[in-house]
Amino acid sequence: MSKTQTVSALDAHLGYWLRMVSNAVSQSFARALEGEGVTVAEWVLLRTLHNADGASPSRIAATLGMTKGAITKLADRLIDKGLATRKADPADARAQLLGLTPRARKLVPKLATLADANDGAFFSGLKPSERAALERLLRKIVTDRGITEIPAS
Amino acid sequence: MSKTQTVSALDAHLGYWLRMVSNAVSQSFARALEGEGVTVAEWVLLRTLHNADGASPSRIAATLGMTKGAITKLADRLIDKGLATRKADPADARAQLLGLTPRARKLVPKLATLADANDGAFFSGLKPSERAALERLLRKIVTDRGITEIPAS
DNA sequence: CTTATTTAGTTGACTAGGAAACTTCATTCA
DNA sequence: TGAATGAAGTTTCCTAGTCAACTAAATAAG
Repeated sequence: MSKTQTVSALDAHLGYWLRMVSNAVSQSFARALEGEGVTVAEWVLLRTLHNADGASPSRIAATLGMTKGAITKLADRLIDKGLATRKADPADARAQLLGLTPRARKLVPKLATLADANDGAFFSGLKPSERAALERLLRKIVTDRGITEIPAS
Repeated sequence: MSKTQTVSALDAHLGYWLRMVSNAVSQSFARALEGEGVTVAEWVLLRTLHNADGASPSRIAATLGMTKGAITKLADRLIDKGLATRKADPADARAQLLGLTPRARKLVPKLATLADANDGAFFSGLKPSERAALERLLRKIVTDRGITEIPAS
């Protein structure tokens, strides 16, 4: 009776399967966005600003679970691409207000369509009931674990 | 009857929820590994070599879905930490054989325990049947979409 | 055989993010 | 009201990847 050497396999963990699928979805979406010259993180910021025009970098940083430094740079890139604007907050000389350019306002719906298509294609093998079950389980975990950070990447 | 402007929300996509949970699991696991001075990618390589001692960098690169350059550097880091070895393949002067040091052989089971604990804690809110359902759905997607890359990060 | 092509691996330039130092402005409080 | 504290952003340095150029060795083709 020797002690069995049990070193659990990588795929013995739910986290493994989650990462595997999640990475594949993101990669696929990244490829889809490539044609529009936008990254996934940029899409997330664009979509966030679409509903929260004039949000401050630090607010964005908090909601996306990124550092302020990362938001500075992400915003820089969007500004360089002519998709975002940064202006001083008249109410607080330290603060900045991030916004979308008209071009970005036109682009976001198009990107949303790509997101819909990517998601649809990726989970097309699941029956509607299975998709619903998957979403329910994921939402349950988010609630249980108190996850709040919107994943930007 | 104006055309409704429908720009789907970020959280309207299953990919969003997957990324949200997956990122949280990985972050939590990264924190757990920190104490052992190992990153998630390093753990994946260590665990892979544990079952595939003497694998070549390019084989590893293919299975982990990373570039050869990344594996070179990842292996360098493990070698620096005294956890991996690299030696010439006697059968092919171009090739290298990656392996684990004795210290790594001792460490891997410990890291596997951390992985088990992290996974267990993270999904403790789900009933066994729910966990099984989640795993089944994820595996189904992997099969359907022909996903093969083991996620290293 | 010897030349061309392919394969293995490393290296260097670049990208995207985190951590922490730093600057500027706002707020608190004695 | 003036000094201490705190908050907003930017910047710098570091890490960990990708991509593409490169070297060396193996294989294929004539």
